[in-house]
Amino acid sequence: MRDYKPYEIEPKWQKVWEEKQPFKASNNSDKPKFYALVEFPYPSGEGLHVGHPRPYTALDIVSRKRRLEGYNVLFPMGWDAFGLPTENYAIKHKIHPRIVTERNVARFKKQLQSIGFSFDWSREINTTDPNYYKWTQWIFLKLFEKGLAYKHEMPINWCTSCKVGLANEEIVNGSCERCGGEVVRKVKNQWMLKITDYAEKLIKDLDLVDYIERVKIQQKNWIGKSEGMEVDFSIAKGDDKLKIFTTRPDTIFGATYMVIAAEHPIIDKYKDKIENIEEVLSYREEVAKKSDFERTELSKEKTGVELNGLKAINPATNKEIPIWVSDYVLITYGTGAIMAVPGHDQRDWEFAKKFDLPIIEVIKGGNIEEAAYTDTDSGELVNSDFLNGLEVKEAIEKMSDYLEEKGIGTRKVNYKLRDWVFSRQRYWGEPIPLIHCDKCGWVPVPENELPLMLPDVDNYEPTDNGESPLANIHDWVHTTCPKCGGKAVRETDTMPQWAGSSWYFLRYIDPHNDDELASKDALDYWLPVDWYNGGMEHTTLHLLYSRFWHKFLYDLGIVPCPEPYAKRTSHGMILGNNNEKMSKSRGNVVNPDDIVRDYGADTLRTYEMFIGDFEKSVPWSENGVKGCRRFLERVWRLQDIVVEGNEYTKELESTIHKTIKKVSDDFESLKFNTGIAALMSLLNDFNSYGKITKKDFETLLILLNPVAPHITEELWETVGLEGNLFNASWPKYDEEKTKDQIIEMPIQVNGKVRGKLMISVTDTQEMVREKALADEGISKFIEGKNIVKEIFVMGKIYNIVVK
RNA sequence: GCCGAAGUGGCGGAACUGGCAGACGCACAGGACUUAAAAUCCUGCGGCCCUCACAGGUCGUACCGGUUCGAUUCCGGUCUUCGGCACCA
Repeated sequence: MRDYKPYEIEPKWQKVWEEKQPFKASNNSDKPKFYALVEFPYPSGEGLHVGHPRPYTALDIVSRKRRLEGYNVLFPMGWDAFGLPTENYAIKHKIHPRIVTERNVARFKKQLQSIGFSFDWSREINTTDPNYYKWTQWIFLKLFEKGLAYKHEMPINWCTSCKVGLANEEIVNGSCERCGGEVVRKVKNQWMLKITDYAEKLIKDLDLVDYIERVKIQQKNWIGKSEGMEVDFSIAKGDDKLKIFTTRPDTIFGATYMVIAAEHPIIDKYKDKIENIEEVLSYREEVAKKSDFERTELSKEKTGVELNGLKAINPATNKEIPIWVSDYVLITYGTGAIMAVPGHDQRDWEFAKKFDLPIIEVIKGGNIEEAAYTDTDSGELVNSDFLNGLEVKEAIEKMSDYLEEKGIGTRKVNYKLRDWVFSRQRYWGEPIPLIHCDKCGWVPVPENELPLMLPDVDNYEPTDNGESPLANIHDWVHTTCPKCGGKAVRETDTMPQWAGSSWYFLRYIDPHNDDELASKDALDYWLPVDWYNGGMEHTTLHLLYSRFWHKFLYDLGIVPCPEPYAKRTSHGMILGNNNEKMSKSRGNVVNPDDIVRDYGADTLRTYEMFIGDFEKSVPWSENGVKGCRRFLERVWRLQDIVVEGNEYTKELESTIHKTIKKVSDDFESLKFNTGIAALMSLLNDFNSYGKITKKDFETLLILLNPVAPHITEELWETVGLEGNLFNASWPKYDEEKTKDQIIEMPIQVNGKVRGKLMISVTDTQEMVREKALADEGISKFIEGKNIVKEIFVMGKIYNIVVK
């Protein structure tokens, strides 16, 4: 027997796969289709770390299994290559981001190929390729055409010393990551996408898909649907109304003051009437420095300023109530103003306590001296005029009707979901294909001029006033209006990285199409994606954004189904051996190249899958790697005990059928660790038995093949099995043969196991009782006591309760 | 803070739908082979008590409490850790 040398056999089989192309998907096939998708990586400068191969191996296993089961499988890979780190690297080292990207992609690809994934490389895509982003721009123009893209004032993070817009990630403790300067929020006119138009469908259609439950819940909570009322509160001695949103119109009699967001336009409108306007404006400035996240933190001390000289009128009581400004009310949610009901909202309660505002109880049930009473399931209305005596739910209905009749309120569904800020004042992104003409407004770049190429610049830093570096290219910016031919300027903002990743799964289907983003036939054939695996951290942004774009394309009639992904699963992170997130700064990054070199790709793959529960994060351990290498060595040595035979080893037949069942099921349900454990047990059984028939061996090799494809192909050839393993068929099991007839049944006395009996699964309670009472070890716990109860579950357990 | 998830031996983890807690692997210890080491093979491996030993007992699935003949699993509460929080990807 030769030694097991992965560094020889792995490149050998990778070459065979490259030549024979068994993993190439066909757009024209009689076989059933299966589209497996993993999130394409951002090709960072650091290269792959061992976290990347975890989800890739998982779906590689599923894809390889499906091919052996006779499916036409599409399992593609590409590069999500626009992004901030590349741009920052380019700024620092004065190298064009395109060059940096090319270099990183080449490295990533080489690394991925060395691990032996069965990707169809002929469909490789790259979001920074003009032939790709042509279609990203095209989709944007469609959104623009349909009125789903619009310009809006939005705050960005602004470093006052670099004079640059910053990503949240570039802010460390409220200061700029690069220079330590102060970061404030500065309002800019930005392109927005109206994802909120799809909020309802994005919630409802979750019923159509098979996502793990926590992904669905998290998406629903993110969209944050709440039903309530918009109610107008008049400004005393003014013509204006302050519109508020509330889910609790029943508590309106308890509204003792109002709170508006610091950015609320009413402040500017009434600045002459507000006596302490200076104080209010300086509070607004303070607030501008905080993120929404800091502002809504419950634990922090409430802050706020009253608008002196301005009052509102509670439409239920007709009494004047004060108006306050506070940072816990967000301009981005609801109407940017609330009625404060301190008796029945904890935040309002804390605010009222701090500023000594009146607290009125309008629902009985709690103690409003101690805390707000917020229960909506029990409690009776009090101090509320015509609502008195009603239950909360009835009161909500009655008040809503009343407000609508009076014309001061409307029922309204509100979503926490906000429209998508789509502009970036950055270089390394897709140019937004719009031209601004003084006469015609915003005009799309004509479709036949797409892609609008990202022009070369000398300097990738944003400009002094926070515009994208593209703004400095005079020739590019100044153009003519496609509509009227007059002078016009291009939009210089670029798209966020999310743009390219929102539809990439469609491009894999027909990646070289110059006329359409993908052909209709191909889309009809492959969609939806059958199984999409990705990180939990992408649940609320990427996953939601791509569902939104897909739904939009569905409404245009471009894609055939309302949901892009039939099934979504998630993997846990791989941590460093110190149990912390792998990162360069922590110095705990493990490079898969080292593992492939020292142990082989098959060992890496096996360990990544055996390491633990696929859905949980887990620390890396080099010792665990060694254990998996030992397992493969033991598989390798089986070739010495192979004997001729087209049957399973009789003594192990039931075990083999059970293992086929277990492995088949486990690979479908993300339980790769227990699937591999079953294969290890089977191997141990063969070794104890001392020999293995060719048929046994063939089955073992096929079952192990998706996990460790190189060694299994090599052994297939070595023992002279026919053809290549990649053309074999997944084994079937006989359900009858997986069931044991004789089992060991635990016998309990008062719930404690006192003995075990070998019985037939069909034995009745009477038969088992007789055997149990005859067993000395068991009967000694019963002697001298009365049997008061017996629980018998056939084939499972027998429990005798004595007293 | 809000939303989501997790907590089981020295370690990673296993346990169907409420039915034998600790599969499989690692680490460790002892033994075989070897001049020796590595590799390999065999044995043991949650704590405590008891026993020369075989056996046996008892506690134990983050913590406190509940439901049940029986709880890692269900319910209520507490603590800790992790992911996301909208310009990181």
